[in-house]
Amino acid sequence: MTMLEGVTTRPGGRRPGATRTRVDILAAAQRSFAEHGYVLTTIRGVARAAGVDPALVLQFFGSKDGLFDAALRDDPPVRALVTLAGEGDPSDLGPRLAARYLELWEDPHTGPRMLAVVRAATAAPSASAMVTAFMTDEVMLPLARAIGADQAELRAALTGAYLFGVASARYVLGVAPLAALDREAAVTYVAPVVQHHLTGDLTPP
Amino acid sequence: MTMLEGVTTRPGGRRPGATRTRVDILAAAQRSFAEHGYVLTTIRGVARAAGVDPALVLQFFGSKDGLFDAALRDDPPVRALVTLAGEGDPSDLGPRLAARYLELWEDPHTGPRMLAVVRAATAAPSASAMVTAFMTDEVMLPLARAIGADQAELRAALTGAYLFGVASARYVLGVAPLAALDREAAVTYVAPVVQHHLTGDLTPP
DNA sequence: CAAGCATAGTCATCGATGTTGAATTTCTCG
DNA sequence: CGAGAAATTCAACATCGATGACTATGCTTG
Repeated sequence: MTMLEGVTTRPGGRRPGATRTRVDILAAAQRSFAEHGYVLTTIRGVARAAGVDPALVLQFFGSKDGLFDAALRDDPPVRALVTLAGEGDPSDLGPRLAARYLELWEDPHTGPRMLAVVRAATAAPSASAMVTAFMTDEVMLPLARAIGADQAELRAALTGAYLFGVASARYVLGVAPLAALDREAAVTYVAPVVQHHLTGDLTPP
Repeated sequence: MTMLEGVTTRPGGRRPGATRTRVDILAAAQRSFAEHGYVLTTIRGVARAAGVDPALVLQFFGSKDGLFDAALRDDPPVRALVTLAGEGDPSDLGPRLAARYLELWEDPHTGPRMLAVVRAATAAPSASAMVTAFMTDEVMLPLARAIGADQAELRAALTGAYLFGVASARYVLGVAPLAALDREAAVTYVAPVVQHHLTGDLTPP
């Protein structure tokens, strides 16, 4: 309205043209959560990295937990574990699952995201839900069902809990005897227990 | 100095008489950590419960993490798991350890403290150290050594990781198929795997 | 093509948190 | 008794997540 204002950009208001800000925020959030974890990731930091006002992040995602959820919920490589059931005999699903699972943890793309989810599992409700979903509906249960296991829910949860424990010790806590193993050796130790949970007698004499 | 001030207590300064404030703070911290977890426990809240200024808490314990460490580091019932090794045959240590471990989690005194430690394991360095110590030097390794197991470090870490996974799923995340089991049934499923890790062939054909 | 609503965006602000530094009082020990 | 150590409070800082008001653009419908 007035002619006094020079070229100084007017603050508020939508930017003209197409907008990919939401995607930028998500990308920045993924990086930050993967690199610094949930607690050390700050909405302000994500906003800064995306070149955006912090309030916009919350406008889009509702809360810090919502941002985490949007950034890390769907992890295709992890979900793809389910396909292992159809690629071989149930009798050696243990070794194949153990190997692929540990590979995912050590993959430079997927590993940091799994780390972020597990580390946040006790701080962010959405992360807790993701881990639970992994042990049940999303990965382990379909896997157990695909090989026609009895007590599929129980076998799925037990297998998931075991894998979670191993990964926590080896990759999150860095417990020396497990962290020092090379992956091949780790698979050797982990595979039989996975196999037992999936197809073995759950209550031997 | 002046006579104007009435009965109003002078703020700063040490209180006369014996002092048990430190113990009060520790007790309040234990309660709060056990009931609300690490993140939701606030130094100000602990100070309020102990009737003390927040700064005093930090004067005593250095940081929130230091407070957590002082409040929850030594848990005699958990450490007492080690004695199981001497109370029976190594060939049924699996069932005994599994049973006692799950009992501890469901004990109204010890359970909430273990919950606090595990929930904080990814947020508080001291909690992470406690869990690691459980899997190694403090509990599982002495146990493995006491029964003369080969590869004691590895067996200890694997057993600890497994127990950690089961407890996380059943008590922290509340994964339905595991959380719904009564304790007896849970022991039935968990015990064989514990036994395998402690005395079984770690790399069967 | 104009009106109107949804979307994108900023700003100022709130209450809470962990932590620090200075100040004050009491205890303890030579 | 006097000095240093210990206990205690207060005030303040820098951040953090979250909210509400406000503004500017885009999209849809008449």
